[in-house]
Amino acid sequence: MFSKATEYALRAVIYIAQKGSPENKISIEEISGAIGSPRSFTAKILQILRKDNRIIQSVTGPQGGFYMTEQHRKLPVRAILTAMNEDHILSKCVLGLHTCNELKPCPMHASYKKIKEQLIQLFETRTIAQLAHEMDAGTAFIKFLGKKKEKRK
Amino acid sequence: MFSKATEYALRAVIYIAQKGSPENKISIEEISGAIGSPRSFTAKILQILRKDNRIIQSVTGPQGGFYMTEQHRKLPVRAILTAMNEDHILSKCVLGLHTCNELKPCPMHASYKKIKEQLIQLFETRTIAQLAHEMDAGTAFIKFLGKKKEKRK
DNA sequence: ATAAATAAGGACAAAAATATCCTTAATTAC
DNA sequence: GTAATTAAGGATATTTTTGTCCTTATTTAT
Repeated sequence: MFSKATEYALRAVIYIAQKGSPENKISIEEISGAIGSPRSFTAKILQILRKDNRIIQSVTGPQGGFYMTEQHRKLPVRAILTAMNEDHILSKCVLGLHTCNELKPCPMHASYKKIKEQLIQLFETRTIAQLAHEMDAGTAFIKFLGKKKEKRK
Repeated sequence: MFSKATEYALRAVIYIAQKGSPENKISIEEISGAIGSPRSFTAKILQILRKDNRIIQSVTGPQGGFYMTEQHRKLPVRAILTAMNEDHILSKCVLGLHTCNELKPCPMHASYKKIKEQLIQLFETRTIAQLAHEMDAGTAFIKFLGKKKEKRK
């Protein structure tokens, strides 16, 4: 559904929301380790999410890292898609037709429409905080327990 | 949601289902023109769909081209995804976690699950024939009316 | 002030997806 | 059987996505 970059973004933000705060900032190292994403690529993605402090914040230096404010935690998950420039995936035509709309629907339009509406609803109403809380409660998980790269540079 | 290749595949198959028959085979030229896809890339995709006569059939030579049998028209739309090797998109974790399942759900799992079920249901129950019939009935459209490439070789 | 830790950012590399071109094979019309 | 038409298939090119590496800037601790 989404690109790898966006998948990593979603996982990273949820992780930061759960573990990070101004008093406890999280390093790229920890984040990429926890969510199972390539370290340097993740760094790039976090830069995008930090741009204009849209989703996350960061500081350099010792004890530096990434964190979120309460306000940012209240953002809908959709805000992450928007920051990653993949918000359109929720509403685009499933056959990729630019011309598809209510007046000139593609053959899948009517039936797929209901699903799109639910997708948008889901990403719009669920907040980053809610997802983080599920992890706190132990009812949801994001960690890769599996195989790690042997050596990382 | 799907790759461009799969979007083209869906459109091409629906078009062939509507217009093609053993008596009236459709050329790549016509297909790519009608669905607004790059000619040679579309040719590759049609080769994949024709492999083992899974979705479509073809013959070379004058009056040759692509067509479908009634049996193939009865296939669920999902068969196209399977042929294009993108069937997994319907059921994968929205965060891209291989470990995500009922026992170790990701934070989006429970709510996204319902949408996945509907997606699978949609692609499994709707047949290629049904989509073609909507186009016949004039209640659905696939054509690009828009700008075409100036010169095509 | 200096050293250490950390993200920022640029340049580059690798892989995958998308797209084009050319030659070959099959079929049909004549 | 020859020429014309069409898909098959291989090789290559281009673009996008994914990923790595190195240097710089910022902050903190000493």
